[in-house]
Amino acid sequence: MKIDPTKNADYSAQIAKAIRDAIISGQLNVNDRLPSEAELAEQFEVSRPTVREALKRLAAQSLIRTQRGAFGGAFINQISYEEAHSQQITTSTLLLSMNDVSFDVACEARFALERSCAPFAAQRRTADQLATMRAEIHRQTQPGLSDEGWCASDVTFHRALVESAHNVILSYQLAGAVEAMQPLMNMITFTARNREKIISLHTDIADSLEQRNQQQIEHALLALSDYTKNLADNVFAAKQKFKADSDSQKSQA
Amino acid sequence: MKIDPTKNADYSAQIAKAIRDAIISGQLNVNDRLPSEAELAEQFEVSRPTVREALKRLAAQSLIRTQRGAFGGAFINQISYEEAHSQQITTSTLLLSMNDVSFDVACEARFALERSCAPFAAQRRTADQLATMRAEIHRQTQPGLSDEGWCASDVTFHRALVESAHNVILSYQLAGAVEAMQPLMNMITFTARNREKIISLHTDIADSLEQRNQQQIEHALLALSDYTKNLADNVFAAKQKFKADSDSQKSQA
DNA sequence: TGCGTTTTTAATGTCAGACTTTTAATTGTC
DNA sequence: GACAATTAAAAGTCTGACATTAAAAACGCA
Repeated sequence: MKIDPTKNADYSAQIAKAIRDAIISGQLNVNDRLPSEAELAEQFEVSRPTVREALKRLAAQSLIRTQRGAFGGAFINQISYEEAHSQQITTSTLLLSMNDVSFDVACEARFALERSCAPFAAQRRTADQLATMRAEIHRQTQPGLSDEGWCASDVTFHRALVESAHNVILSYQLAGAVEAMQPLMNMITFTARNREKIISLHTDIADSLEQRNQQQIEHALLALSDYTKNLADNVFAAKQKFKADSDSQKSQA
Repeated sequence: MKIDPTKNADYSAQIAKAIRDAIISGQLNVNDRLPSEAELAEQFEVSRPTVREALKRLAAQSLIRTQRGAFGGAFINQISYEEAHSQQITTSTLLLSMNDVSFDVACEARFALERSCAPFAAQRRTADQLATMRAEIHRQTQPGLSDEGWCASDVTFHRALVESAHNVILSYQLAGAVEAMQPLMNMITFTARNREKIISLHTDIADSLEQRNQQQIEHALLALSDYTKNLADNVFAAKQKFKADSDSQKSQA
């Protein structure tokens, strides 16, 4: 924890790594207070700004929280599901948007992950969660529902499905995956006819869940995945065609 | 992007947020160069150290990379699967270790997620991936294998299974989940008799994969999950008993 | 004695300015 | 034209100072 050889990396990165390792390995426990910035600077034999840069790196990962004033300082932060969740979403969202993942692959993954909840959801779903899903289905049938409203309702519906598995780890992992893919999903505008089909699949899911029929849930999710993929293919084909048309028009002019 | 009102938060956090939002919203693209630290300081009307702290926050999330020297600076980083993956693992690992998640819940989630790969793995597995799994099974049968060696081999085996689904998103999500749970799994020492049973289940998985039998893969994974949970219960019960015994001994003395 | 107010103090947050190191582009030389 | 020296721009670091916060200690009054 004190070592800091003059190797080829920024001091601040090295210090951050040293502290991070100490946290992960359990040498530092939740709510432990780190030495003050001045003391750390002395320990690592660097200046205070350098220590501060290291601490900011850790703060960015929610590994520490800082408090001002006397007896303040940097404390090991107990990371909450919410924080972990939001971090996962930013990371995953950027990963998807920067590496042009094909929609098919993302869609397949999204529904595959969701399907993994099916057995537990069938077993453990509560009346409350079922009611939430029914309510969202009803909202989705409203003709005046905007695209944004539709997407939000869709997310709520699927979240209720995931939550009904009653497994915090699954909820955390899946909510992250689903939300990260939402920007991709939003690229597909759902027309009235599309909505009708999706609502019928949602109803299938809710019915199967009510009857605690695991296989039927999985089947409906698979159908939803296939249908969404298909829709996307059509949307992209249409875009391609539009682009080709306008290109040829341009070359004619 | 220029606004920075004197609200109740650190400047460096505000600046980091502003830049992060600009990246996520697509105003800044991959490999774009940010203004130099001095220019940013001027733009945001803060000092250079403050800007630097903001940049370090972004660097900690792999959102930017910096380069020294003339024509250097901070560049928007194209986040790779590897980086995203390792970030996810630190987050998930800390989440699990700091929130005393029960082993049962973690184990259930781990195998449920893995099971979601089954249909695609059965369809798309290559001879190569099957060979990797067979090789690891063979390694696991060696009597001299250490506990660490066993765990490493187990991870390799399951990773090959996940990879055989040929879906980068699934691989990314699952590798993260599996690795994050490894510390928990390591708390269970596998005796020779336990190994035998696990090896037989691994063989089941490999056989089913060879025959492209999806349901059998899922069945074997479920069995593996149940068996692991059972083992853990016994281990924890034994620990509890040991603790109770030594406590009563103490009170007698 | 007990409670509310003020002062002290130890920390983070911020700033200004200087110096060091790195690295690429430019210029100069053979 | 190829190689070497120079230059300049940028991050990385340091020093020392001041501002702001918030908890603890000291104080004062009933």
